[in-house]
Parts: sequence; C-alpha cells; structure tokens
Amino acid sequence: MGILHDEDMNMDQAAPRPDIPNDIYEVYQDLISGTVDALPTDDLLQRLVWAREQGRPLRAKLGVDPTAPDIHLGHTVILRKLAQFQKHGHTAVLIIGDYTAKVGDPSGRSKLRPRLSDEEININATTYVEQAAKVLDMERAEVVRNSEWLSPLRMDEVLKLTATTTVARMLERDDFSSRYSKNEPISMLEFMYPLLQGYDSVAVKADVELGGTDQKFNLLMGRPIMEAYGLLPQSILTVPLLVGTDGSMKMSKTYGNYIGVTDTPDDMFGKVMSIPDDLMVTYWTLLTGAGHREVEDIAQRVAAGTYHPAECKRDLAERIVGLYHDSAAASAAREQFDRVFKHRNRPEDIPEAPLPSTCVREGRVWLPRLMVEMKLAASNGEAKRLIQQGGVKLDDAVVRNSDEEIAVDRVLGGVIQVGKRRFLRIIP
RNA sequence: GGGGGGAUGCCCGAGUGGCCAAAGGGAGCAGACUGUAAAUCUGUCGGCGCUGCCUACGGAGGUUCAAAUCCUCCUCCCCCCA
Repeated sequence: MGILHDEDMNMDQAAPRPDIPNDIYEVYQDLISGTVDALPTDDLLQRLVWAREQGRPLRAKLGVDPTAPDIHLGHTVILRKLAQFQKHGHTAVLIIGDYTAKVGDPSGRSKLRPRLSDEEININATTYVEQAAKVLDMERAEVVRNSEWLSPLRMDEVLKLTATTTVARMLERDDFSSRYSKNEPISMLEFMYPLLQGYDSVAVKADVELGGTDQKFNLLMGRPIMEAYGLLPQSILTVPLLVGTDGSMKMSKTYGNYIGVTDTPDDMFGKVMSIPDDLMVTYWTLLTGAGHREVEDIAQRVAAGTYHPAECKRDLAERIVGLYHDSAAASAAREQFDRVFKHRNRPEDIPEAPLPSTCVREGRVWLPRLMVEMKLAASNGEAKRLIQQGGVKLDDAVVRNSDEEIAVDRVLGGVIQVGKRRFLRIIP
C-alpha cells in the first residue's frame, strides 16, 4: 500500500455542467470531495438526478465487520462520507457484517483471524454503533446485519453466486495477485468474501457503496453480481485509507498508530500532535469535516509561512478533540499539552497510586521494582535501563543510580516521571 | 499422487556445530536538539536485585563435551510436475 498524497483525492471543483441542475451538481461535488474513486464516471451524478426525478433518496451502503471492539479515526473517514449522504437527504444503510465476522475474514493476513463468538460479535456491533453515532445520525440510518440474508442461503444459491465470477477475475485483485506471486497462501474462503459482500448489495438494493481504496475490488465485484440478480449495478465511492500517526502505514490498531474515538482528550490531542507535518492537510481534509475551501486556505497559509505548522497542528488537534468530546475539553487538552511539552511542566492531573507494601524493604524502596509494580516499566531490566538513560525523575530530579534504595518517606507523596509524558504520584 | 524449498526475537531478515541472547533494517523506548509525542542525531531494545543464572531460533525426540546450526518423526506454508 502506497503512501497517500493529497493529489490522489478528488478535490478540484470542476466547471458546472449545463445539463445538470446547479444544486445537484453542488451536492455531487460535495460527495466526491476527498474521495479517490467515484465509479463509473458520472454514474453517481446521474443517480442524483434520478433521485430528484423519482422523489426517492439514494441508498448509500457501508459494510463493516464487527471484528474489533473500538473504532479509531481511520474508520471515521468513511463514516463522515456516509454522514454526508444523510446530510443531503439520502439513506445511510449500515451493514454489520456479523455473518462474515463469524467465519473469520482472512483478508490481507497470513493467518486466519480467530473466529469470534456470537457474544463478542454482539458486543462489538453494539460498541461500533455507539461510537459511530458520534459521526452518523443513527436515528435516520438503517442498521442491518448480514446474517439476516447470508445465514439462510442454500447451497444452490451459493453456487449461483459463485458462478457470477471467474478465478481470473478474482486474481485481478491486487491483494490476491501480489500474495499469489509472493507465495503467500490464499484460501478458497477468501474468494468468497467479495461474493458475499456483493450479495449484501443485492440484499439491501444499494445505489452506491462506500469503502476504503482497499475495498475497490470488492465494491466493483458487487456490480456484476447485482446485475446477475436483475438489479441496477451500484455506483462505488472510495475514500483513501487514513495514514496513522507514524506517517507511513495505514491507521490500524495492530500497528499501534491509531487514534481511538474514545481516547481521552489529552491522549487524542497528543496523538494528533505526533503526526508528521506533511500529513496535516490530509487530516484536515478527512477528519475534521472542514470544507474544501477552508482546507485549501489552511494549506496555502502554511505553505506561505504565515501560519506556523506547530500552530496549525495544535488547531487541528483541538478541532478533532472537539468533535469527539467538546470544545471545553479540547481547549483544556491544548493547554495541558503546552504545559507539559512546550513548557515542560507537570500536567494538572497526575494519577495517583498507593505504595505497595511488596516494594518496601527495611523502610527503603528499590525504584525499578516500584516502576514495574506501577506498570511504568515492563521489567526490572527495562526500568534500570530507563534510569540509566536519564529517563526517570523523582520530584523533577533525574534519578541517576538504578541500584540506590530510596527511603520510603521520600517516595511517599512524590511524583515519578518516566519519559516525557508518564507521571505518577505515590500516595500512602 | 510425485519432487523440491521453507518456518529465526514485535515485524522483516542474516546466521549451516563452539567466538550466539543470535548480524542488519524497521517499529518501540530513552536522551539531545526543537516548533510538537514532527524532523534529525545518539543510545537502547528476552527475563532474573544481573561479573552469573534461566528461557528462547515451528513442535517432540536423538547425536555431541557443545545444537538455531547435524539426524529422526510431526505440524504448518510455498513452488514445480501430474
């Protein structure tokens, strides 16, 4: 997967078209802004016209697998796009892929994912919907589970489905062909996924399906399948995969480069601040709901040097935190950040923990043990290393000697700092 | 069904009997610097109160004073032929 660049996205305002009513064209521009592919060309535009003529809203489909309990900003990109359809009066159809999750989607992985139990899926689905509600208007969304129609499928119906495509067509998928050429395994099961996903589109009669760019193949696969079932093939819209805080890989929990929608304001703020500078515009575009014009203006001011990048990033972080918490929390997070990182002071709220008796020996405390006990280090060795590298402070004084035993009364009420951002006050 | 190749630490990947807790890179962590938890540079990176010991190179046995390295069986993956 390549690094995403702003120029990959559809951001240019094309000239208005005389054959299309202006307001519809505006909506269309809005819907394709920030997307990578809108296929077939002009198909969505055409549908918007039909929708007007027939007086019915379009059905915009998004399928999600409830495989992970928490969602992060990477997931919100597509949800924002779906929410945009709602904003323009269309129907958001959110499909919870409970059936597909139960089988265990092996896509893109060398190992099969563990099968999830019904309870896990239910929990994940519930939290997903809860968290998605921060972006999507759930009152007006249609939420369905694909087990509803996939579970009762009979073998002959499955066979009919498999007959709609060919192996050669399957191997066109970049993911499959590259794994195939790299001698990595592809199970037959994986071949079923695009088909089942396409069948979902049949079941909900989708007008347009949204997905990440990695879903392009699957989304397109839905078209011939819909046709085989006598439906008008769906339009597809892809949004870029969000690059994570490391600036190179897609945002994912497994890479640890994610910003969760339930992260605390301070965490969320800090994580946004940790993205590389050249990712800022992308984040403004995909994560803030900022208009096209606003993003352009920001990009220009930063490029011109009239808007300091550090300031721009602070504003970005504050904006994002505000979306998932509130503006008060967002500005507090900003103050906290400046306090801790810009001015190198302690944060306002320092977590507290009692001194465990297991760490005290003859009235003295060996710091590495305490750090392990307090989860500030994974092992004694790591704790000692941190101390030796000058990364540990007790009441703002760098601890130098990792062997020294410290008197209990010096530790009690004291603040242990590990690295730049982990603080802990020890209480009796 | 036949033949061949492969499995190494969080990830990638070197290592074909002792010099191996295992090169190199990436990620992570710490320090310096700064405009931020950006960038860059430096250090560090299995566990143990640690001049030593324990656990680890897919799994189980074996050979040897000594095994990631050799042998046997097993599991999984890939390729070629059919």
